[in-house]
Amino acid sequence: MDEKCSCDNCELKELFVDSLEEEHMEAVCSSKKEKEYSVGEVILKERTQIREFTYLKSGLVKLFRSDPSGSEQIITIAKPMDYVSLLSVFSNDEYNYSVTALEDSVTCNLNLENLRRMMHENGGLALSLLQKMSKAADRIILDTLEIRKKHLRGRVAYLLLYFSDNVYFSSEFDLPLTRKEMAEYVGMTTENVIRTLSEFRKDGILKIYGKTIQIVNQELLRSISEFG
Amino acid sequence: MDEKCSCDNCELKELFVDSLEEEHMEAVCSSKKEKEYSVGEVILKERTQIREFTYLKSGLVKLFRSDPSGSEQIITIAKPMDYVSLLSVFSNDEYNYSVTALEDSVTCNLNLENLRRMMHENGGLALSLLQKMSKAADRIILDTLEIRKKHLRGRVAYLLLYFSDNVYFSSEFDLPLTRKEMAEYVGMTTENVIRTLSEFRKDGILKIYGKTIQIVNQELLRSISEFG
DNA sequence: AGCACGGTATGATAAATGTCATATCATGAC
DNA sequence: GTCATGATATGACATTTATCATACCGTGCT
Repeated sequence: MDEKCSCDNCELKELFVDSLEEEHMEAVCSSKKEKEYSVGEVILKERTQIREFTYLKSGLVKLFRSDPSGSEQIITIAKPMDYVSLLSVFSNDEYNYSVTALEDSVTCNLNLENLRRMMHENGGLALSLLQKMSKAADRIILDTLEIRKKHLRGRVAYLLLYFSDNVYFSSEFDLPLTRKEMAEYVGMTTENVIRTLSEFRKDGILKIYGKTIQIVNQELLRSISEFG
Repeated sequence: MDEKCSCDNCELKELFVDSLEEEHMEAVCSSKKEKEYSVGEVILKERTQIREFTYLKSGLVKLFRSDPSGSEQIITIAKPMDYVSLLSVFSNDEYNYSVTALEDSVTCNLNLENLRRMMHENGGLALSLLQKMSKAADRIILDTLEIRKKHLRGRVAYLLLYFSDNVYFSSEFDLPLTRKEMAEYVGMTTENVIRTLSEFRKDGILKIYGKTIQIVNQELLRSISEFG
C-alpha cells in the first residue's frame, strides 16, 4: 500500500474536508494504517479492547454477536462507508460485536486517541462523525424493525432486494452469505431460508445456481418483500 | 417553571460541564424551553420537521413507528437521560419515529441550530453528545437482538424485569404499558402477552392486579428471561 | 481415488404462535 | 345511571415456524 496520502482518493476524506486544515489532514493520513482481509477473516472481535477507529475502504463485512452456546446473530451487513466501528467506539471500552469479512476487504484504521483529540479540538469533525454514526445506527434500527414485522417469505425477499439494490446494483449476483448466515440475519432457521428460496424458484421468481441468484420477477419479489 | 437557570439542578448539565464555559452555559440555559406532557400526549411525531434537540427531564416515554395500516412498533422505552431525540436529530431533517408520554413527563428543548453551532465551536461538547448517543443507540440495538432470540415467555419476562430493575427499582410496580403496547414492543400478539402473563400468575411467578404487577418468584422469572 | 465435512435440499412432524370468537370489566361521555 | 368503548381475559382452532431425520453434493485433504 502506498504511503504519503493515498488518502487523496479515499471516500472518507469527505468527512474531514471542510473540517480539517491541510496540516491536520497530513497528520491523519500519516498515522493511518490500512489492513487487508480475505473472505472469512476476523476484523474485530467482541469483548476485545477498542484501540482504533476502523472503517471499511472496500469489500463487504458482517457485524454479529455470538452466544455462549455458539449461535450467532447478525446485526447488519456493512459496505464501504457504512462505518464499521460505529457502535461502541466512542462509548465503550470493548466491542460488543464482532466483524468478519464477507468479501475480500480493506480497512483503514486510525488511532482512536488521536481521533478523539482531534474531535475535541475540532467540533466540525466531531459533528460530521456524529452525523454519520447517527445515520448508520438509524439504518440498523429501522432495518431490524422492518425485518421483524415480516413473515419468512418477506424477510428473504427483503434481504435479496437489499443485495440487489444496495450492494450489487444488479438483478443477478453472488450471495455473499451462506443460507445459515441469511438465517442468522433475518431471525429464522437455515432450513426455512432454504425452503423459501426453493419456493421462490418454483414460483419462477428466482433462478438459483448455488450461490448465484438471478431475480426473474422483480415486481413480485418486491410485493412479497413489502406485504409478506 | 422557573427561569434563569433551573439548569443548575438538571442532570443534563453533566454533559455540558467541563465542556462549556460559564458564559455559554448561560446561553444554553436561557434559550431552553421546558414542556410538560401528561400520559398519552404526543411529544414528537414522525415525518415531522426536527427543529429542537429534545431530552427527557422526568417521566417515561415510548418511541415508536407506525405503519400506513395503523399498527405500531415500539422501538424503545426511554427514561430521563436516555436521550429522547437521539436517533435522527443530527442526521435527518425529519423524525422517523414518534414519541409519546407513558407517564407525566417534562422535556427540555434546545434550539437545534444553536446547539449545532455550539458543538461546532466546542469539540468537547460534541464528543460528549456523541458518546451519549452512541450508548443509547447501542442499547436499543442490543436490547432488540436480545428480545429477538427469546421465546414469548422469555420476552415477557425480560420486559417485566426491565421495568423492575431499570425503571421502578422494585419488585412491585404499575405497568406503564397496556398489554397491546407490551406486544408492540416485544413483537408478539396482544393475546399472547395476556396469556403469558396469566401463565406466570398461575405458576406463582407473579401477582397481577390490573396494571399492578408484583414479582413473587424473581429467581424463576430471571431464568425464564435468560433461557426462554 | 476415497473420505470427511459443511453446505444445500426436502419431507414429516412437533411446537410455537397467530387468528377468531366471545365474555367480562373498567372507564369516561352523556 | 346507562351506554359505548377499549382493555383484559380465555378457549378453540388455524397457520406459521422450528425440529428432526435423511440425502445429496461439492470441496479440500490425504
